[in-house]
Amino acid sequence: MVLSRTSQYAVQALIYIATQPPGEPVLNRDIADRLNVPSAYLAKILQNLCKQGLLDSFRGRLGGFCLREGMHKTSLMQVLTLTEGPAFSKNCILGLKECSDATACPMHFKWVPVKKKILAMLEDMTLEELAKAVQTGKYRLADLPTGALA
Amino acid sequence: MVLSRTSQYAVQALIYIATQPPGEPVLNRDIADRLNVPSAYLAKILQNLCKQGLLDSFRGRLGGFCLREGMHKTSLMQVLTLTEGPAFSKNCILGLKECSDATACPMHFKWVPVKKKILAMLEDMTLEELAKAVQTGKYRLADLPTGALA
DNA sequence: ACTCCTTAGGATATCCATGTCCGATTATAT
DNA sequence: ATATAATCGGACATGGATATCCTAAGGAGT
Repeated sequence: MVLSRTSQYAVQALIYIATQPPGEPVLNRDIADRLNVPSAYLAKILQNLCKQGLLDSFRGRLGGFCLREGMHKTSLMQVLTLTEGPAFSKNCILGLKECSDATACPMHFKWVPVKKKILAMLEDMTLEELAKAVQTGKYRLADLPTGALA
Repeated sequence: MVLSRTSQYAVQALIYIATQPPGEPVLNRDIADRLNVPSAYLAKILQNLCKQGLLDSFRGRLGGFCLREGMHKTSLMQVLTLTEGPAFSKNCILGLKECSDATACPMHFKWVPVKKKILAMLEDMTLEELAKAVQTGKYRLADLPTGALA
């Protein structure tokens, strides 16, 4: 419901990176281990986030990924627009190509206000905030299976 | 966002059937034409809805599909529970297997109230209502491409 | 220079939702 | 009985998201 696996991985990874000391690159492998996610696949996702300007990457020793300057304030909406594509917030719930106030599907006027709530929530949450929440230890970024301790 | 193609087809088809005179079977081919949807695939979906008890089917001449007695009052939530599976309303937005008030992901407490709105909306809308809305002519059940007139 | 460690990126594999095809089955009309 | 018209159900095809593999390129330490 709502998010692709790719987006879920991306958000988890970005939050995790945001919890780490800024400027110190984080290894793809470490993120993958921590989130219990396939590392080769995660690498693709992180590389994409680099191209999109959210992350910086460094090769070689002491390499890794870190949030680009100023990107701690990035909202989830911005992230998802990158990972799900720009049409993310515009789709009709019934899948109609044309569905607006003028040409509405039968669910349109009930769906629009609900969608607004979803988008508002996504606009509201920033990586920084979410990272802080995780740092309190009250919230969990991934399932336990592997190593439960950080 | 939110619904699979299968669910979209199912909902569209059910609404369309609900707009037709009750007791008179509707042809799969007619529905597919009207909704501009692949008919062989739609047939599978309708057959499934039969097994699930929402529709009745009749073979041979004068055959087709019609809403089972009393199913006009079915909510979208009920439909989607059938087409998306029972976990539809229970998934964590970040994809965690375990995510509850007790073991929450960092989005959990912001997401839950929004999800409640979505589910409430889906519980609220019935096939009957949606069908009536379509019958006013103010709403559109499918894109135009094929035959615009009903 | 050399080695080691990391990301970059292309090629390939797998999985699943979606979509197609065809023959079997069932019901009606003549 | 036969022809016709529709669903039923299994097998198969396709495409895109997900996942893996391998080599190249780049940076740090010795």
